[in-house]
Amino acid sequence: MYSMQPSTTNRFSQFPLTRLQCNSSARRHCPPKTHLSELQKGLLDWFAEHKRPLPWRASYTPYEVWISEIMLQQTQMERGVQYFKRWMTRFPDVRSLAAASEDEVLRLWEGLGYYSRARHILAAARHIVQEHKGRFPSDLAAIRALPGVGPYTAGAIASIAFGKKLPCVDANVERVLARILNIDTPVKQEPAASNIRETALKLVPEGKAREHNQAIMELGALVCARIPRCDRCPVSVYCISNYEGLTDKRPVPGKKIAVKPFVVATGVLLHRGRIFVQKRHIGRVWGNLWEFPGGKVNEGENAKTAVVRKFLEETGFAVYTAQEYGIIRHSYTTYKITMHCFGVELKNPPCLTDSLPPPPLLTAACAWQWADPAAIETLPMPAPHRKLAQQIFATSEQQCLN
DNA sequence: TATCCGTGGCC
DNA sequence: TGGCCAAGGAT
Repeated sequence: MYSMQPSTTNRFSQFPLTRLQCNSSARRHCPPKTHLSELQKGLLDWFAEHKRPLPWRASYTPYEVWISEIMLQQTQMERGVQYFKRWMTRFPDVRSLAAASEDEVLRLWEGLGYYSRARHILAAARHIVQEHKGRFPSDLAAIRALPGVGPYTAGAIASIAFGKKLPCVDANVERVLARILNIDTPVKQEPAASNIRETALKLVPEGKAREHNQAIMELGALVCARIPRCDRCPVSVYCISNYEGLTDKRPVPGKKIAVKPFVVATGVLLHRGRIFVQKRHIGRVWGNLWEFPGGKVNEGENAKTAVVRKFLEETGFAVYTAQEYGIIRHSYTTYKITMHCFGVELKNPPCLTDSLPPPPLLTAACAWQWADPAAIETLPMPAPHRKLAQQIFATSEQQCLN
């Protein structure tokens, strides 16, 4: 007789296990089978038949596996594939990447978010060229030591590119195992995290790490998704939460983080056909990306007043607002911003008609330039600033502001 | 351990 | 529209 046990210490954590007898008179309520090898085979057979033809699955070169894994962090597959193809056209190998400028790498990454991933990729490529003679390391410790490579990605590269018998636990695996094991506590916290990590390790079959790790992640993406499709699942007979009718309650969600709304004002300073842009400090949001100056609108402050104030604070330029470009709304992580956009001009432009203003006194940036619209196209910018730039170019073409 | 770090698609 | 989320890492 099947009996429920505390999920974090259930018998699945004691692989290998013995099969339980199925009550044929109540097939739909058949208790989960527990043969490890059958679960593994079910995953592998399903993957062989249903895996998606992703670009890096053609040859599984370490470089391609690495780039794909970093790109797919917190990114949807279809989007990741598009960026991956474009990336490989421009940077087909580690050496071409290592030789690139950070601006170009970030520009290629623009729109994917979490820009430290791109900065880390470039740093890692240069490290591989210098310390590993351009050859991607196969040793787990060496892989893990690369910037931007954490526990998941190290296991993924070592197993998928090099076939090493290691687990990789991502959000898909957490979800799949939370359901199979019927874990009733948040998966990212203890004791569930250890249970999942240990189970994932026991699940990896000898000599099949590459296929198995992708199989369980693919299952999480295609079948055991947020809304599970248990009728299509090759391993539903091993799934305790399916048996208990609790698949929609697993995994147990973690703590919700409140979204903080705030209002910012941004100014596009135009002077003789050139636009002032500055490069954001690293370590904060949008690190090393180029932006138009601006910032938070204070409580009770007018956006127009705020943009003038922020320009003086961030650049030392005294400006006035010449145009209103409207509002751009944008959300990121836990923030929701309302960006009031202005065209601004210098209060005291230089007397000589062909000269640029004196250098700015930067307080919120590490670099600056007066860029023409074509140059702005080549600079990596945060999504809302790119939106604003495109909006202005459309306007400037109509009004011949140059 | 908790928080920060982006973005666009989906329902 | 708004909440949720999609192959995590660094601090």
